[in-house]
Amino acid sequence: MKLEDAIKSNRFSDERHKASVNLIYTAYWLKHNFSSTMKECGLTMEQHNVLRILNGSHPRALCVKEIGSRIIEKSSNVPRIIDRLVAKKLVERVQSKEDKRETLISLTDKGIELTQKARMIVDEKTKGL
Amino acid sequence: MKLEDAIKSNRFSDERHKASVNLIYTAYWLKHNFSSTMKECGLTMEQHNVLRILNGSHPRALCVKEIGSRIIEKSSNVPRIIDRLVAKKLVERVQSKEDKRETLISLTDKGIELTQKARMIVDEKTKGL
DNA sequence: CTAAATTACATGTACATACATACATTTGCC
DNA sequence: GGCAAATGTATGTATGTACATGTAATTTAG
Repeated sequence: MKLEDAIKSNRFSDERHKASVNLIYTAYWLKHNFSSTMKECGLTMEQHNVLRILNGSHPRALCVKEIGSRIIEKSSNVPRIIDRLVAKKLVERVQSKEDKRETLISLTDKGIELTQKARMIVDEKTKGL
Repeated sequence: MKLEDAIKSNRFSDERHKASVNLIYTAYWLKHNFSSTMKECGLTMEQHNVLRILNGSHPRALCVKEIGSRIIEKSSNVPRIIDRLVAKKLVERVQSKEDKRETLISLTDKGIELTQKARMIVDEKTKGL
């Protein structure tokens, strides 16, 4: 009984492990593909995510917390991703007047333009799929 | 026709996008869970992967290339992960005699011990699943 | 048999993840 | 009103990803 249980347990464990590895590998493949597409715009996947989120709420600016809550990978360091978008002049930071702790982030014209370009490239790439 | 095609295409695109997001999120969840388990051993998921690979071939040492070929995320920087394992005295580097370009990596006693401990913790954690 | 190409690995840089901590502002409670 | 707790963001450190480049050893081509 113990042995059978152990074997069963091991088998189950191996099957689950295999499934997990498969899933992680597929996600890796998807992200890798998408990242290389985004590179044509000089963006990383995470930078593009933030731009998309901002574009979705445009013209309303979002605070860092709101952006963070809409991101898939919750442990991303949103201020730092925004740092890089600011450096590229794709977004702007403005301190909120209602709550001075908040920083409101909004797309610049350049940011809007690039987001549209990115969307077009994605559409183009995925046409055949 | 054009409009229908466009809508269809958009729909499909949205469905696929949704599926991708789901998959990436699930992989993120799996990795996050596993990583936090590994933290009990003071290991990251990737460090644990390398230890597991070495443990699988023990006592035969593996060169960096072999380890890299068995890792899921192919763009991992294997030498650097090994750096950290060497710093923790879990593995050892020895230059190969047959091919002096190769570095052979093998588990230390401490590395073997920790790998077993990690395996026990994983078994314990996944008992209920 | 030597020069060039290839290989195995290490290292450098930019960016992201993961988490801890610091700092200012706001809020809730007395 | 005043002070402690909570909140929103920024920053610091360690690690990993992605990719380019450097370097030594080996293989191959001429």
